[in-house]
Amino acid sequence: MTTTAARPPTPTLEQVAALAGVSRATVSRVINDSPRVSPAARDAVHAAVEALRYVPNRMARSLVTRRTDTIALVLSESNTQIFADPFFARIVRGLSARLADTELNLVLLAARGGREQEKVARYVQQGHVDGVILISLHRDDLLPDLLARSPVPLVLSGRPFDGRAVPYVDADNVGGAAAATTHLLQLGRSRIGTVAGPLDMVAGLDRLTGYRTALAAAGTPARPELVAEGDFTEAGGSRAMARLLSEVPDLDAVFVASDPMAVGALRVLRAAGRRVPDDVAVVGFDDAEVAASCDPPLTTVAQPLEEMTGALVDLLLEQIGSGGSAVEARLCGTALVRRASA
Amino acid sequence: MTTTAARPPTPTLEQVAALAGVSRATVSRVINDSPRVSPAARDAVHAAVEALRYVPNRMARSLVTRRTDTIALVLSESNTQIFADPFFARIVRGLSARLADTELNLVLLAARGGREQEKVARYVQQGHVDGVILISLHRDDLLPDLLARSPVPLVLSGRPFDGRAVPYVDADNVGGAAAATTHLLQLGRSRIGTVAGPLDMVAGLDRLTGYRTALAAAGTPARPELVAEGDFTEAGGSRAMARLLSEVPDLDAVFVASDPMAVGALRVLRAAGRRVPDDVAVVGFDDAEVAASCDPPLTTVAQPLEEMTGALVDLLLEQIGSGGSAVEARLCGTALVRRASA
DNA sequence: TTGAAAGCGCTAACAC
DNA sequence: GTGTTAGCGCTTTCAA
Repeated sequence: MTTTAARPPTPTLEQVAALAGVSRATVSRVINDSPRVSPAARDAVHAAVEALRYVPNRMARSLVTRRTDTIALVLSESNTQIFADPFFARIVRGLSARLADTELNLVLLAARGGREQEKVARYVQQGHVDGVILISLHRDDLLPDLLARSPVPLVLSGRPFDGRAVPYVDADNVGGAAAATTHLLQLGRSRIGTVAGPLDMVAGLDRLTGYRTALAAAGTPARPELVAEGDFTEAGGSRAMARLLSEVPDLDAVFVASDPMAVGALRVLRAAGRRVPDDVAVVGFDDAEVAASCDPPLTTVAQPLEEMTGALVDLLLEQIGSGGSAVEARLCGTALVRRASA
Repeated sequence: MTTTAARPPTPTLEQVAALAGVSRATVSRVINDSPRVSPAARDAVHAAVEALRYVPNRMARSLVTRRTDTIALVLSESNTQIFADPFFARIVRGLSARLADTELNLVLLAARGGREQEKVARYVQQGHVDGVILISLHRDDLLPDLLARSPVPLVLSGRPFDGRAVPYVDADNVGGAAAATTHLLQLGRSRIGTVAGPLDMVAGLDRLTGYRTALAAAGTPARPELVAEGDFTEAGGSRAMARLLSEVPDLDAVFVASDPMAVGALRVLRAAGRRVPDDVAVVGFDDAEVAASCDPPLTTVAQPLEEMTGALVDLLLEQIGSGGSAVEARLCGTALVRRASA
């Protein structure tokens, strides 16, 4: 069964105009909701559009408007699978929700290796999108430079490593981590370790800084063996927690720099026969949903993700709109969420 | 600091031509690697391109070629987070790898609710992409219909529920599940349960069918209480396994219809004091990486994912190329992978 | 309020 | 080999 049916030709503005008995210009005005159209013409055009199942050709439109009404979320997953991170899923949901009532479309661009990153950069440079949101940046990531070459507006989720002038949105990771650690101090704990995030990411670094800051403020600076680096994943959290336990057997509290890591850490603690939170108090960071699924639920530092994704879009739209704008940064607060033990 | 710098105008073919001292047509030929260009002209053009940092305008090109050189992977995650599924990450990796040496770009389109699905359908219909790959389909999914309205080629990962004439690629889920179950039978197990996949997905249904087929062939039809439905996630696997254990305490083997679910199931089994595989033998399905990370490593039914993603792309390209082609389906085999216990 | 006409940047015949 | 020309389908002045 070889169906070599030529694809049916898509109707054009021209044909709609002909059917409606008006000019192309008028059809265009109707399509674009121009107020300067008579009701009669409007109805005729709408009817013709329905009849022909007309859909505007985006390429033709973009060629003249120089807009694509599309923004890209670029996933620079030079590391492992960012997909698995619930934080990522929430970002996507948040962005989609924010864009739901707009004309803007969202596309995700995955860039793992160097070649893919260049391909993505080319895609952006060729004008497929009006703006780019870049997340999950690592220190040696090439994407910011690759993307900066093109005139397409760019915003980062997370402060850039170098102090480069790029708009970004970040959570108060230092403050959040300090709050978490202070909470543990107030519980009366004294041997407080941390399962840190990856130290080639600002979020990882900042949370470690917050942890250290709080300890230092309490007059009990962190000992090196109290810090175990993880990679924000559940498995990484398990590994780091195991290392921490073996090096500091009398650990009585731990600040875990992400919630997936906290889940892994908790598993290890329990397998080791430690009671949580009686023997070892745990505070997670990031994703309230993950932490809430623990039993007993974890005390957590939550990020205002809605606020962050909203700010990301706002920042980007600002730039797209004005065709250049003041470089801006938004720091979003964090909140310590204590949950009653089940 | 308000930088209202107007964005620098992008250079056009025209300007390249002027600088290189040739016509637009010649520049176009060089850009598109036409053989009919003299070396001299080619060099001059390349030099001008470099000098001007010229990048072709995709919209203009697409308008005339009627190609965008972009295909979309549409994620119909009406359910929970498909992102978390390692299977999904592998699909993306596989597709990206397959497209690495081509001019084709890959974009991911996330469509959760009905509104987002319509937005995605509109995006496709407007001509942003040359073809669509649709994965993770549920029975009541509207996307196949929404996308079928547009003339854009579509291929499915997984057989469609209705027998509709859409090209698709599927693994031999029935055969794989049967092989898994037969393996357990050959181990001498007799009370073999299954943590099934979601029954509103063909993969879930087919794997359950394979399980039943194998049991029936052995003359020991499956009892209803031996089947617990999961949702392909780790947490779902845990829940289903717990249910299975409580209803069938003397269970001596279980076929788990996905590897993430197997990880969850394993956890429950061990927590319940069952030794694996001595007391309860487990076979997973899907993602060898996940299963290999277990200890001892799981016996697994593996899908030839490279083959599947390759076939998806091939099928799509075929359709794009000819502008209509025979509807085709590719069934990819599965393989039972036995791993030596650690 | 509407239409005519120009043109966005590019490719693709078609001549030369 | 190379240039000329004619559009691709749309938006947008500019007149009417």
